Amino acid sequence: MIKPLIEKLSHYMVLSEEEKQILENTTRQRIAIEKGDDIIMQGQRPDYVYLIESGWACRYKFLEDGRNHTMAFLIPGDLCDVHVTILDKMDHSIRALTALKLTKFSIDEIVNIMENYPRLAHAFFWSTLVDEAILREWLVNMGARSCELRVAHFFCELLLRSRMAGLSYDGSFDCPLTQVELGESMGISQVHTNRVLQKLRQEGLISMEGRRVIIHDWKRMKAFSQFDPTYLHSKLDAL
Amino acid sequence: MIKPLIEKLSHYMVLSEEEKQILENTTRQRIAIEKGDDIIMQGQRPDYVYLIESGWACRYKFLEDGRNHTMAFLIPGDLCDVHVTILDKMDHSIRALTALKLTKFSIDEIVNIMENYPRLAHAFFWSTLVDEAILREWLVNMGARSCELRVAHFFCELLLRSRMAGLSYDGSFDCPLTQVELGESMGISQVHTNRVLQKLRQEGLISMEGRRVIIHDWKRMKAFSQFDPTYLHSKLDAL
DNA sequence: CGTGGAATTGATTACGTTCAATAGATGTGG
DNA sequence: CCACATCTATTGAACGTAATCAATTCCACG
Repeated sequence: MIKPLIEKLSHYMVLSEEEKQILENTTRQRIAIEKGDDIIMQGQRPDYVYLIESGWACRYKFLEDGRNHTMAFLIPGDLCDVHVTILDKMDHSIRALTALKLTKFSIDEIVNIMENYPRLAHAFFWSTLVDEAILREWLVNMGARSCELRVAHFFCELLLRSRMAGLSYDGSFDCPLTQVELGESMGISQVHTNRVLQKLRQEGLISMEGRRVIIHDWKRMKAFSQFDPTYLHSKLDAL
Repeated sequence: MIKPLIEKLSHYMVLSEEEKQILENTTRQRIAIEKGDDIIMQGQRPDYVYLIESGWACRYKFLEDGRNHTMAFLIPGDLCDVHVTILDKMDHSIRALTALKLTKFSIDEIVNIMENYPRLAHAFFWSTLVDEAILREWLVNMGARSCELRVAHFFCELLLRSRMAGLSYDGSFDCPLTQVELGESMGISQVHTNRVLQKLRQEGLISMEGRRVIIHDWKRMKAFSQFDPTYLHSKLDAL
């Protein structure tokens, strides 16, 4: 089941049936990770390319004072560490935020795809460039926007990313984060995260039902959070 | 003069004389950009791969309310937009912070290097991965560290990057940024940037002579700013 | 010299943190 | 199926960091 990946890549290029088959049929290992476990740790040598099939993970670093900071969330369809052959040491860790189903591609499998299917190689490269663009946008988000806009902006991004991966077809998406986890990525305290969410609900911008975040009025939400989807480099602009 | 690039790449792999010659001899266009001019703008299609030969540039986005936010500084030896063939639209702009000397590589020239010199291709890829690692570290810096640590951390990074590019051999480096520009990258106001710099000077951590930032005690500075150079993926750890 | 950009200082305000406590939800074992 | 434990969400109050507003000084350059 690598449908989310195929869905995602199709926002960059239309994949042929053959190319889809390559992705589906590459011999590969599927593993399950328990909630809270690390997939790979800071300092380790990366060994495989991982694809998230279901569940959420995060890239994070731990700080000297014991706190963590999250730099990225990985959702179904996201790849990590396509550069496996280049860097010898992880500069951050990746942890399962929920129970996770992963596909492990060995280096050989990846190299095989990269060398024999240039279009797929391009599509993979596109996906890493989008990851980088997301990092830049997060930096702007952290540096220049108030907490409320920041969290709202984050929700806009995650709605679009969920839709790109074929995980959502309306104005809502599955968000398994606790308020602590959300705060650790937005650079705000747990208490303030709670208050920001309350504000966004009061403003009528979002509501939350269990793990689901619902965005009521995409246009208003976009305007409110100064969200410009260009950086996701997709044709999709939701709703 | 693409020495800074060669110096930088040599922190990843030892380049052969032949490989150095390839870099030196690739036909290429050299241009000068005036301080304050944009190299490429948000929304434009990237056309060339640029290499900074001298001077500083920055990646930035402008926000709706008129402010800017800087997401990266480019110093001699840094490449921009190696992915020129993949994305069709810049999601940010790049501006010359000082007068700039640039090398422009055409797509053909880059593709030629990438296809015929796999070791150089690897080295280029390494450099983009380091750029990405820097973005992640900046995110942690913004999200989790106080302004003083943040600025100090930034100076640590720039000392190491300057040394990697062969631009510094002691504890100081050339930093042409105004306090406004520094603030725009650190997510702090101009006034506060000034106060933070004063504090760092009072603490005896740094001093500033014209455009030069001097770090007096590397160990102390590293400890103070919680600087862990792993993310630069170099063997170098200064001084 | 004089002019404009850059740095510096002071005073006030506001956003977000921290500490502390409570309430709600979820889960586990007896 | 209840009781206890634990994790998550929520609220209140006091504090602190950094923003903003408003001048003033410094400095490089023509």
